[in-house]
Amino acid sequence: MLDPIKKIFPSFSTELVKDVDANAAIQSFKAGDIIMRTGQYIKNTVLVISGKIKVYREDENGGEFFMYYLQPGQACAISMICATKNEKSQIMAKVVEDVELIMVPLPLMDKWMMQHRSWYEFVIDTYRSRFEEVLEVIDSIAFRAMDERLEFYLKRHADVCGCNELKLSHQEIASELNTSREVISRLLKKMEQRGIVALHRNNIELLK
Amino acid sequence: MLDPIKKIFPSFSTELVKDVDANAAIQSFKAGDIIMRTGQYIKNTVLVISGKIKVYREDENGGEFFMYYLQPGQACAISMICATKNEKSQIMAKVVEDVELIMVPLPLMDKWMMQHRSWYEFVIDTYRSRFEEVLEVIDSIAFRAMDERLEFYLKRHADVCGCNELKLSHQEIASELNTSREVISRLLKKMEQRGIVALHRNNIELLK
DNA sequence: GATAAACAGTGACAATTGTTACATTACTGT
DNA sequence: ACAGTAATGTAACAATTGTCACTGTTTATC
Repeated sequence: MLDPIKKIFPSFSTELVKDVDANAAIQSFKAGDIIMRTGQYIKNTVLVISGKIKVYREDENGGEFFMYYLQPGQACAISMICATKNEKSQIMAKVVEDVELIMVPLPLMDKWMMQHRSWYEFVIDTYRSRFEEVLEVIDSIAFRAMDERLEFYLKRHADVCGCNELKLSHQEIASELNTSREVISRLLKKMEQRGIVALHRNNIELLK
Repeated sequence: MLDPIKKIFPSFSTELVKDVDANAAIQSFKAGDIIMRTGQYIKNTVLVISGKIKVYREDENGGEFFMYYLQPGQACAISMICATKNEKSQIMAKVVEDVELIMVPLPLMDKWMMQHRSWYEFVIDTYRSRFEEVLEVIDSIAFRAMDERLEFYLKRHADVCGCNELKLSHQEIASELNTSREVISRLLKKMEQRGIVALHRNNIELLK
């Protein structure tokens, strides 16, 4: 287990990798699994070895607003933040591609901050990059209309999957932007007319 | 200077207070001053002794979207996050009530994390509470229409000023919610008819 | 192959929000 | 008291977004 950890988290020091290996459990989840629910107590800090996770903010009426992806080499900032205070999760996390996760027990998360400089830097960097990503999400909803938000959404998904073929239904997109399917269909049609996308069933092709 | 620091930041250990006193500069700003601009490099971690600061996210067209207040005893999470990486500010901060600030030079921010447990906990707690506040902001814009967003906005301001008399013009509110003055006037009128507020010039009275 | 279920297209209309234009009211300074 | 300015009120209309109703199309299942 040492080797893959070192490879996926290259900034970790040798001692930290050993500590991770000795103390952390590996857990696997299937696509569709929900690994964290809103209101649930967090017992571990989660590091992603492989696969993809989508992180959502939920409202009382079942709305699921997409915030960001977690990918290999990244960690769930919320699970770190809540760690020290033993707080409830403020978010929901859903597996979109089978994942392997490193579960670091909360007390260790804290202890390592003092012991391993590279863990400290990893945690701080995780905070920073998530905070910045969330600020960009605020931009998109605070300053932009739905057409631009949709483009932003599609681009982010393309970045993560590393391709131009997005396997998403209109309904799925609508839910994650908290609007209705018809609105998304309408806007996508306009984007198609502008030559930005090509529309297929369960498949949106980004043309530029 | 020791005494006020200890009083405003009660969680700080005695040694930390001494270190703060010995190394940090106190700086004052007047209402209206902008103490941090988007894109500016951050050279200090900012702690608030007295006064009030509003933190905004800006867009290219001059929009200023209000995110949260900074009050005495609090610190700017962005200035901590950017500290370690010497990054540019992602936000704009404006003084709304004359402030006194403790400016902690960036290298110390980092050094103290290892030296002072109470500093470490303060920093982590600052991250946590700001992250949570930002998530609530996302809720309000992602899930709610302008009428509810306005109520949320007014409540937050009432909480901070500790009174029911909000000295805000409609134009000011409109800018901070990124909408137009007319929309705010319209919605406030409706709220007045529902008996939630009483409207005066430059003064909105919350009735419940 | 028939049938159901999921997905997508679209027109019509409602509700909300944005914009324009102008009137009215309240404060400011002289 | 008066002019000038900032703040607010409001009507009319445009644009965007939300909702409803219904159609067709593809996919999965039996």
